[in-house]
Formats: sequence, structure tokens, C-alpha cells
Amino acid sequence: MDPHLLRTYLTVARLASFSEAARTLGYTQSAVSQHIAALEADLGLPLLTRRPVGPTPAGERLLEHAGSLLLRLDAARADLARFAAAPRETLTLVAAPLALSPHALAALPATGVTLRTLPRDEVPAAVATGDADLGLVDGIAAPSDPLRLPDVAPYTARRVAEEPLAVVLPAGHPLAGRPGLRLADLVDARWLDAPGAAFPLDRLRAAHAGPAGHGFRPALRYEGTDARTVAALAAAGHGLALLPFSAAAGIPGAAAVPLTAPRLVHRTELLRPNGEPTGLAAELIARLGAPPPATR
Amino acid sequence: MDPHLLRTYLTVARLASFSEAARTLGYTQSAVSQHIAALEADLGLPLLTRRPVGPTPAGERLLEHAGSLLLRLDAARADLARFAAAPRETLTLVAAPLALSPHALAALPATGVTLRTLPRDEVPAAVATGDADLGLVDGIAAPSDPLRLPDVAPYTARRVAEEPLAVVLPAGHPLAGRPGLRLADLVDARWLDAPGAAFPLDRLRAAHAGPAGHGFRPALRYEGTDARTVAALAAAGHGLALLPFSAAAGIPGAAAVPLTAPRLVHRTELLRPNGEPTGLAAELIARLGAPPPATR
DNA sequence: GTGGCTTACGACACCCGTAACAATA
DNA sequence: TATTGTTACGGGTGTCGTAAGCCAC
Repeated sequence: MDPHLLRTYLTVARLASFSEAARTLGYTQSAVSQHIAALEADLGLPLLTRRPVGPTPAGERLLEHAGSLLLRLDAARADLARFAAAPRETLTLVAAPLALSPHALAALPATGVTLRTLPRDEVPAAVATGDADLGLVDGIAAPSDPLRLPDVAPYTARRVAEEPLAVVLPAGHPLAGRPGLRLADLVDARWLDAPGAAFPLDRLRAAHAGPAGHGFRPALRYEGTDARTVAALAAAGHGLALLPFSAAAGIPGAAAVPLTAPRLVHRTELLRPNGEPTGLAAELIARLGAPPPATR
Repeated sequence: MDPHLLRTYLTVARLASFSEAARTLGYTQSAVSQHIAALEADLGLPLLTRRPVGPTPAGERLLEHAGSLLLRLDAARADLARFAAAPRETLTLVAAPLALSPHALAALPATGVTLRTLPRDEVPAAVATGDADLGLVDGIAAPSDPLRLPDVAPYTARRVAEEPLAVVLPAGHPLAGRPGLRLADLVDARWLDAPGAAFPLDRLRAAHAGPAGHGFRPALRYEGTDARTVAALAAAGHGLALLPFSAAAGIPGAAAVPLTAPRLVHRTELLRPNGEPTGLAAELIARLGAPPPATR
């Protein structure tokens, strides 16, 4: 189970072709063929069907492991590389779309920071592999509960902000006048399916904690990352949306009704590699700073 | 960053000796020396001090990564090996001490099961690496909240039981008569430090969610895994203990007072490798079975 | 001087590329 | 027959063990 072999296996499975994978990796087809053969011999199992090329059941299983394995390997190398490198003048901050609260934006220093936004679940990996120095992620959690983040590497997460959640509905909606709404009352409604900008619907199903599987039927799907667009879509009656209150308020034609039950908040956390932060990173951490850190 | 090199690095760091590591791994000292040199050359950093042998700061960092990396590698290999192996007649179940509720014990089939108990945080690794086929872990969580388990490998966790928590105090204790107790009122008390049988004290500090760091001062330390002993120690006045109600009740000289705030339960989950369970495992899962599974 | 890590060197295995082969569409 | 994966073979690289050096106690 040499990482090289895993990497070629992953590439072959992704591209569904030995020759394409060879081109991508800078090997000959022959070498790729030998890699796969070696892996199959090592594990004693066929991993790929040939012609057409695709993973066998065992291969599917290996795919689940190989990705995170290689990711962690990259993360380890990047973490050690940071140790050797001289402290840099500039710094990259990646953020999930909804993690950029006005407060966070105001806290950015004038110069030296590059900001990039990424889908929510790619942020931890970006920080782990050193693609970014710091990351802002958001999510739904019980008040003062840490987010559940994938542990692709040992990093430190620190609370940056918590704010209430709001359900966005058209201003004319029968429930729009309510002072608060309960998730349980909205299980059967149509919801905007906007995993990039709002939250994946199965996240809502999990939060609802009812009998799993059903409810929260998807209406229109939106693949962008702009929360304002989601709110506007909700205002136009394309489906409900759950957003942090600050992102939901002030949309023309929309009503933002606080979510009262279950007791959940929109939380954002700052991710950074373990260890002492360098100059500019330390400054940014302090500016965004908030309560005590929790290492994982 | 060949896994072999990581393995020898880990061994050398653990044993603080090149020659000992060589004996353990079946290499010569020379080979070990070359491994370390190769790793240091690859990363461009010194990882170990010689004479005495110990990790440098960068080496410390690598240790954090290397362990889980190799664990995941083992887990992947074990998972694939299961695919090749014939379904077995016998099955190993590992359980954390407090995860064995009377209900769970009653559900075990008459034959074919080997039961082993392990410290709480070794259970997921045991299931991942195939040392065990199924695992029972317990922990403290908000009602109907899944446990926070380390994701050493892709496995499936399924709720088996939830029950209230109780504070155990001596029968004569001033608070013993109360109908319920709040964790906040007990921050300044002395607590038994019994991470094996009860819960690590920093777990309590986290649950309390107050200003981190202090509170829940440790009294006597108990390193065994017997909950009954912990309860008896609490009865004898050696410090408070938090236990699942069923484990806390019925101890002579002890009062078990339900914990009322924060709203927490003792939850136990069944861990199994992803994929279709085989015959005997499927039976056990069904017997212990409860509500819907959640894959991670 | 002894124990323990490093370096030099040689044998062997492994890995990749070239090239001939096989199988599928 | 064209394309794509497999197999055979040869050269280069890497890895391990033996043995000699080096350094600290």
C-alpha cells in the first residue's frame, strides 16, 4: 500500500482509464498497469474491472480510504514544510461563503491578506494541506457547541461568532408574521436546495432529529455561493431557506423569522494549524479573536 | 514520506533508541539510521536529536501526524482484507467499560461471540483496524446527539441506548437529598479522576461550557475500569463521580442524584465497519438494534 | 574503551521505460 | 484494425546488511 500506488489507483479510478491516468501522472501506461497489478497483488483482491475501467466493490471500498489517506499525507508534509519555511509577509485566508460576517470582514488588516472563498467542506482540507494559512468555516450547532469538523489533520478551531438563525419566506407567506418558527412545523414545506450558500438539506434533517430520511423536500436547486441570491429566491417563493439572521434580514420582499426550536445557532470558527502562529497570522487571530480555543 | 520510514521514526521516537527500534522492527541499526536520515533529507528538517535520542520540535509535530496516518493505513488494509476473507463463524466485540448496559449484555447471542473490554478511546481504532468486528462506545452527549468519535476510518455508528446521568455522592452528603443537581453547582467540588471507568474530568469541564481551564479539581485517581468501584469510592467520600444512572444506583452508602442541567445523557453507540454486515454480525446488530444509523 | 549512531560499500531487489503481445470494440 | 491494457525484459535506482569509522560518556 505504497502511497504512490494509491495515488495512481485513485487517478485511474477517477479518469476510468489507465492511459489517461498515465498521462496525468507522467508515467507510461505500462507503469500504471504495473502499479495496479502490484496493489491488487498486495491486497489479494481485484480492484478494477478492465474494459470498461471501473472500481470493483472492493475497489469502491478502497476509494473511501485512499482519498483521506493521501490528504492526510499531504497535510503532514505541508505542516512540516511550514516549520522549515521562513515566516512569510503575506497570508491566505479561505472562508466558506456564510462564514464571512460583517464583523469578520471589518477585522481584516489593510494589507498582506489574500482572501478566497471555498465550499464549506473544502475549507478544513485547504488549511490542512497548507493551501491556506487560516480558514473560516460555518455551520449549524447548538449554542456554544463546537462545530463537527472532519479531522483531516490536527488543527485548532476557535469560535469567532455565533448568531441566531432565521427562516426566509416570502413577505406574503402565512407564517411570515410569526415572531418565531419551529423547524418541526416546516418539515413538509419545500426548501431551496442550496448546499453552497445555505446548508445541505440533510443537515436540516439531522438537526430536526426526527425519524430520518424524509422531510425537507428540495425545491429549486441553486449551486452558487451567494447568500443574498438565496434569500431573494426564497422571497420569490421558490422555497424556504435557513440562513444566519444577518444574511437573511433586509431582503426586499422577504420575511426573516427567527428559528426558535430546536435551539440552534449559526456558528463560525477559525481554523489554524496547531502550533504557535506567526506574526501576521497571530495578528489576524487576535483581531478575529473570541473565546478560548479548543484543540482537536 | 514512505510509511515504512514513518513507522521506524515512530518506533525510534517511542523507544528513544535507534538500536532498540532496530531490534523491535527486525532491521539492523544501520538500516534504521538510514531510514531516519532519508526522512530528514526528504523533509529538509532534523527530526531527532541524537545522544540522547528524542524528537526535535519539528519531530514532535511529525509524531502527531504519523500515528493517525499509520492507523488509517492499517484500517484501510484491514477493511480490504475483510473483503477477501470468508465470513467467519466467530466474532469479536470490544466495549468501553460503561458501554455494557444490562440490556446490551442480555442481547448477546449464546455462542460465537468473544467479548473484550478496552479503554473508551481505543475502541474506534480496534474496530477500524479489524482487531474487533464490532465496538460499543459510550460518552456524554446532548439528548439524541451523536457522540463525537475520532474518524480513524469510515465506519458506521448506531445509537444503542441513552439513559440519564447521575452524580454519585456519599449518602450523608448535604446535597444527597436533592431531587436533581446542576453541574454548575458542582464545579468547585472534588471529583474522582477515573478516566477509565467514569469520564475524563476535562470532558466535564467541556460539558460545563464555562470559562475553560479550571474547576472540577481531581481528588483520588482510579485507573481501573470498574464502575462499581468508582461508585463505592464516591460513597466513601473520596470525591464525586458522574455515571450513567443504572451504574450509579443501588450502591450501599451512596446517593445517586440525577443530573438536571445541562441537559445531558449517557449515550452508547455501536460501531461497525461500513458495508453490509455478515451473518453473525448482522444478528448482533439487530439484537442490539435501535433507531436509524448515521454514517460518517 | 565501550556503546551507540553514522558512513562506505556491495549485493540484491524493485521500479520504470521500451517493446512485443493480447484482447476488445 | 485501432485502441487500450498486459507481459517480458533490461538498465538504473534504491534499500538493506556487513563492516569500518566516529563520537560521547
